[in-house]
Amino acid sequence: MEKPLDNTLINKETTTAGLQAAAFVAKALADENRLRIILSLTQEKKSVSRIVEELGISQPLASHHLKELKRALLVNVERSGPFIYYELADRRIASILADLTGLATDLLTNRTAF
Amino acid sequence: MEKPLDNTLINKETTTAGLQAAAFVAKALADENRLRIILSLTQEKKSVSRIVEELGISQPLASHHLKELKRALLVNVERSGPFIYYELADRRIASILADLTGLATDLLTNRTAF
DNA sequence: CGCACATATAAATATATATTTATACGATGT
DNA sequence: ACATCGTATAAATATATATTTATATGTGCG
Repeated sequence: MEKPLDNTLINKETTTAGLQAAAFVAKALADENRLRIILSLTQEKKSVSRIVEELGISQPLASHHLKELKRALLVNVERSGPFIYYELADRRIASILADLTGLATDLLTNRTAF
Repeated sequence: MEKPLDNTLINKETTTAGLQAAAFVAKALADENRLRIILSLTQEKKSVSRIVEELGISQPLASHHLKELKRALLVNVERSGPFIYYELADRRIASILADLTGLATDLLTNRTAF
C-alpha cells in the first residue's frame, strides 16, 4: 500500500495556486480604508452605517470597499431588517493584520529583525 | 514622577500611522510575481538573473518588481561585482506570507475557522 | 579602449482601482 | 400606497500599476 498524499502536509505556500490565492487576498488588504474596516470589524459585526460613521467616509465608498472585502471572501454578510451586517470571515484575518502592522511599523522606523 | 509612555505597549495596529504603514506594505504583497520573488528569497539571497530564471519572467519585469519590493522596504540590495543581490529585509516577511497563503487557501476552499 | 554581461530605466500600452456624485433598490412604518 | 431610512449600484473621473519592447548604465575582462 502506498502512503496516500496528505494535502495538508504539502507546503501550501509553495504552490502556484497558494501564491495566487495569497495575492488575491493581499489585494484586498492593500488599501487603508479596507484595513480600517477590518480593524473595526475585529470587535464585532457591524452595519454599513455604523462603519460609515466610525470611519468618517462616504456611504458609497464604504459600500464599495465592503464589496471588495466580500469578493476576497474576507467578510460575511447578513441582513437584519433594513440593516446589513458585515463580519470578519475568519479569526486569522485580524491576526494577520496585526502582524502586518507590526512588521510595517518596524520597517518604516528602521527597526528590522535581521 | 509620571509613568513614561511606552510606545511598544500602545497597540500599533490601532493607530492611523500603523494602518497606513500596513496598507503600504500590503500593496507590495498584492502581486503574485512579487510573492513568488519573496518566496524564492526565503531560501537565500539571490541575484536578479537567478530570480529571472527561477520564475521564468522577463528581466525588466523582475527588475520592476524588485524595485517595488525595495520601495516597500521588504528587501535589501547588495552589489557584488556585476551581480546585484536581493535579500528579504526581515524574517517576519516569510512568516506573514505563509500565514496569508494558509488563510487564502482555506478561504478559497470554503474552510473557515469561525 | 571596446566588448560582453548583468541590471536598470524609459516609453508605450493596457488594465485596474479609488473616489465622488447621482440614482436605484429594498425594507419599514404610517 | 407613500415617505423614509439603509444600502447598493452606475457613471464619470483620476490615478496607479503590470507588462512589453527598446535602450541605457555599470562592471569586468581581453
